[in-house]
Amino acid sequence: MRRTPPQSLPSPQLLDELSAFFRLLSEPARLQLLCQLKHGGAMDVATLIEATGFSQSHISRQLGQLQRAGLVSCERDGTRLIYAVADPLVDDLCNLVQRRLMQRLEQQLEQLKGV
Amino acid sequence: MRRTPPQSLPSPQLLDELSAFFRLLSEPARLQLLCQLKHGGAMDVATLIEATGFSQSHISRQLGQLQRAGLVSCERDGTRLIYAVADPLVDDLCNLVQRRLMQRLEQQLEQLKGV
DNA sequence: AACTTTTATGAGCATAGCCGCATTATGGGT
DNA sequence: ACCCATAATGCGGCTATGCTCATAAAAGTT
Repeated sequence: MRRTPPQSLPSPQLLDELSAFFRLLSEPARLQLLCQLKHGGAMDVATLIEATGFSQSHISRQLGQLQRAGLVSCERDGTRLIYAVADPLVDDLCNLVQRRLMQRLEQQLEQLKGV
Repeated sequence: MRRTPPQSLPSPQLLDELSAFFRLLSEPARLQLLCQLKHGGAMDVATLIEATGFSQSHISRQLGQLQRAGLVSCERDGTRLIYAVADPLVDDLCNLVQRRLMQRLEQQLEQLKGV
């Protein structure tokens, strides 16, 4: 059995940075944009508008936040900007959480069965 | 080099569940409570009040959210409730994100050096 | 049963952030 | 220089939620 090692408390700064990062992923719209880019590869804003149904300004803002955090990158193609996922971490985190959600539901199912 | 495999888009439900989970961690107060519990082991609300400086009602609410998500558990000891971390996933996620934040800062530092 | 201690909850205020509309900024073509 | 296409930004409404005060609920003691 693995003991949980004694752990130092994170500093307030780190706490804020961590929560700020998670807040980026706490918005369905942003997460959806990231998934679209992950799924379809690099694409411009017009394609994202069509894929998600969000307004141009909304998408532009969310992409701006993601870009400042280094989660997406963009390069120009004439007047268009082609965005792409810049960090695989988000995908990893989502997979971890998804698996955890599934495990939890399975446990609850077993609970109901095992009466 | 590992190619990113073609990935199906997550359903709206999954997207909402994922974002809801990340939203739990997007609040510094909740993250701080989780870290306190991780650091000091199981403890009651009075201890958490003293450790964090938050009001009793605030802590109670946040713990309620974390408990409904299965991230903390509690057991009674007389009138007191002893809370504890119930899932190691949060700690793993924080470590991943922290490492990523550090890597990013190092890269930015190299950028400035390498002019 | 009344009283104390501890935790949960209803009500309300304040703030943050999503989202769209309208406008501006940027780059390219004639 | 003017116009078009695309993306970014100022503004404002709206909702969600953090946070507190006051109160209720739960458990224990005498």
